[in-house]
Amino acid sequence: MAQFWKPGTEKPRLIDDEEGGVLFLSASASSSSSGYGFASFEKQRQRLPVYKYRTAFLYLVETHATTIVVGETGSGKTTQIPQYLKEAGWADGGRVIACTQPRRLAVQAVASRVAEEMGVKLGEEVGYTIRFEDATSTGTLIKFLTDGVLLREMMGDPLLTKYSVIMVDEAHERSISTDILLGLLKKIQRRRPELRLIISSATIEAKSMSAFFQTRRRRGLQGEEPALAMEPAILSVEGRGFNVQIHYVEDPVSDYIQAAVSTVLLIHDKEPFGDILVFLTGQDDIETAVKLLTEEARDNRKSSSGLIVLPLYSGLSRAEQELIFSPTPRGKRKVVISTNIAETSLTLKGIVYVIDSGFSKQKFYNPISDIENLVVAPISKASARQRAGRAGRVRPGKCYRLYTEEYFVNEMAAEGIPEIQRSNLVSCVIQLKALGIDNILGFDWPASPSPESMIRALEVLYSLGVLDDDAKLTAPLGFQVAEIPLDPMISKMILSSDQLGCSEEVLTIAAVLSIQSIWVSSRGIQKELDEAKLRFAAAEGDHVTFLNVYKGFLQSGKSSQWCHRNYINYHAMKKVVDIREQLRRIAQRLGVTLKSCDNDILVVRKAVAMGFFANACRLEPFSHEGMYKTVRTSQEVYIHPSSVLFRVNPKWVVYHSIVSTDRQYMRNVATIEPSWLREVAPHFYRQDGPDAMLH
DNA sequence: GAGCACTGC
Repeated sequence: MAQFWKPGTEKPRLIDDEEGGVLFLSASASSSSSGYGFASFEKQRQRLPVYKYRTAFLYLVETHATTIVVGETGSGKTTQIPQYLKEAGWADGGRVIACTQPRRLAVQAVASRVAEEMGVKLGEEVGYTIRFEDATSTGTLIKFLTDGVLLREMMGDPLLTKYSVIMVDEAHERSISTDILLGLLKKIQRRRPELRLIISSATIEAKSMSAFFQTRRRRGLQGEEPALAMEPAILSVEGRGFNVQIHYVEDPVSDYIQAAVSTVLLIHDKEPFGDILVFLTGQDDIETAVKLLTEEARDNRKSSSGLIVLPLYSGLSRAEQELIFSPTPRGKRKVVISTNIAETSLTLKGIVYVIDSGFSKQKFYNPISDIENLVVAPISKASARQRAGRAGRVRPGKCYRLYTEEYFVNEMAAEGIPEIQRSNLVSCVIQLKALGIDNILGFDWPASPSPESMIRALEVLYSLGVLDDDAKLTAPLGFQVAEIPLDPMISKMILSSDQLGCSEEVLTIAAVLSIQSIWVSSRGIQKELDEAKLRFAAAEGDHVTFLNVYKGFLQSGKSSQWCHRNYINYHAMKKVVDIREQLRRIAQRLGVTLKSCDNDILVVRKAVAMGFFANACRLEPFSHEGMYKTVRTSQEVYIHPSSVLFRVNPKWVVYHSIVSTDRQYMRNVATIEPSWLREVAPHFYRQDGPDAMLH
C-alpha cells in the first residue's frame, strides 16, 4: 500500500509559493511503495505526476473545506484522486466519493479506467451516471457523473448528503452546469461543514476560484471543526506533456485559412514526420482548407505527396470520424483540420505539430433581441495553451500560432467568457427555482450573468405559467416543467398536450427537436434530399412533417433501407425512438395521459403554440423576400431554406430555434393562428401593449 | 435557395 498521511500523525512538509498560497510538497515527502495485487497498474499509477503529491493532497483535503487542484493533462488527477480518497477512508461508513465531468463520454471512459485499475466490475464499487444511464449500485464507493446529473440529484437531495467528497473536474471550462454547481456547492458547505470539495482545473484561474470559495462562514461554526481552514488550499501538479516550441507569425495575417494551408506545406517540407492538427473555426473554413490542400496535392505533387488531409467536426458521419482515428500509414503524414472539438472533447494520437488560427466560433446571447448568435471570435490565452498542448502528447512538438507574439501577450484575454454570460438563461433559471433558490438575482455566482438576461428568462418563464407573480414555481405546472430534462418550452408543449389529447404525437415532436437533424447531411445531394422531404412535407410546417416521417419509419419496421431511400438518417431515427421512450416514461410519471389525436392536426399545432408562443413571428406585409418580424422584439427573421415552409411563407408562425449567419434564420417552423397567442399567453400578448400589432 | 463551435439534463 502506498504511504499517505493519516490524521493525527506528523504533517507532511509543505512549501508556500511566492505567488501567493500555492502549495508544493517538498521532495523528501514523496514516497514509493511496494504495491500488491494488480502490480502493473500499481506501477503505472505511481509513475503519474500526481502520485508524488498524494500525501500532501490527502493532508490538504483533511484540513481544508475546499482544495483546488491545478493540473495539466496527463497529470493523472482525474483517475487517481478519487482512488486516493477511497484509500484514505473517505468512502467508509456508506459515504460516496463523487467526481463530475462536463461530458458523458469522459464520465464513461474515466469510470471504466478506474474500475480497471482497482480490479473491480464497473457499476459496483466504481460506477457512473449519465442521463438515461445509471451504472451504479448500493455498493458504489466512487461515482463518476456529469455535472448536470449532480444538479438533477440535488432536486431530490438538496444537501447531497450521501457524498463525503465532491470533486468538480475540468472546472476551467466554465460550462453553465459547472458554474451553477459551484454556486450551489458553496451554499451546501455552509450547511455541511464536513463536506469536502475538490475543484480541479487546468489553468491558473485558481486564484479567482479560491476567492470565490473563501468568504464562507466567518464566524459560528469554528467550534465544530476547529482544524478546518476556511481558505481553500491550492495544489499544483505538473502535467506529463512534452515541451512544445511556440512559433508566432511576424506580421498579422489577413487570411488565416490561406496562412494555415501554407504552414501545413512548410511543415511538411521542412520538418520530420509527425501528424499535424490545424484549428479553424467551422465546417466552411475546414472544407475550404481541405480543398486548397487537396488541389495543392494535385497540382504540385512534390510538395504535398504523402499528405493525408482529413476534416474533423461534430457533424461528420461515423465512417468519416473513424478515418481520423486510424493510425497514419508509414511514410505518410496526417493533417487533421478541426474545429474546437479537438481542443477538449477528442484527443488525437500522434500529433506533433499544431497550427492555431487564434479563432473559434463562440455563442453570444443578446437579451434585447433574445437571440443567440454564433460568431467567429478570438480565443483566450487559456485556449491557445490548450491547443498548443495537443502537440506535446507523444514527443516534443511545435505550435505555429497565426498571430503575433505581441498580440498574444498584450491583447489576448487570459480566460474565455464563462458560458453563463453568453447564453439564454431560461433552463438555468428554472433549475435554480426548482432547487429552492428564489432570489436568482442575488445568487452567489462564480460569474454573474447580466441582469437583463436573467430578467428576460424570468419573463419567459412567467409567460409560460411556470412562475407566479412572486417568481415562485407554480404548482403543479412549474414543478412538472422543471422535472422534465428538456428546454422548458418543449416541456410546456408536452404538458399542454395532455389536455389537448395529443400526447403521443407531441412526444414524437419533442424527441425529434432534441436531436440535431433527422435528415442525412451531405453536400451535393441537395436536390434528392429536397425531393425526399416533399414526400413527407405538411402544410402545417416542420413539426407535422416530423410526425409523417416517424409514422413512415415505424411502418417500414424501422428499416435502415427505408431511411436510406428517403434520405433520412437511420441513426438519428433510432435515437428519436430511444429518447421518445424515455420522455414517455417521464410524462407518464408526471400524470400525462398517453393519447393520440389520430388525424386531428389542429390540436398538435395548438400544443406547439402553447410551448413556443414566445417565438411567434409575423410575415411582413408587402415583403417579397419572406421577411418576418418577431412579435416580441421586432427582429427581422427569415424561414430557413431547410424548412418545409421555406418560400411558402404563411402569415403567422412559431419557430423552435434561430441560426444566425448573414441573416437570422428560423429552424423548425410551424403555422399558427394569431388568435391563439392571446388565448395561450394573455399577459404576454396584451392588446394595449407594444404587441398591439396582433390586430 | 442556404448552411449548424461544443456540451448537457
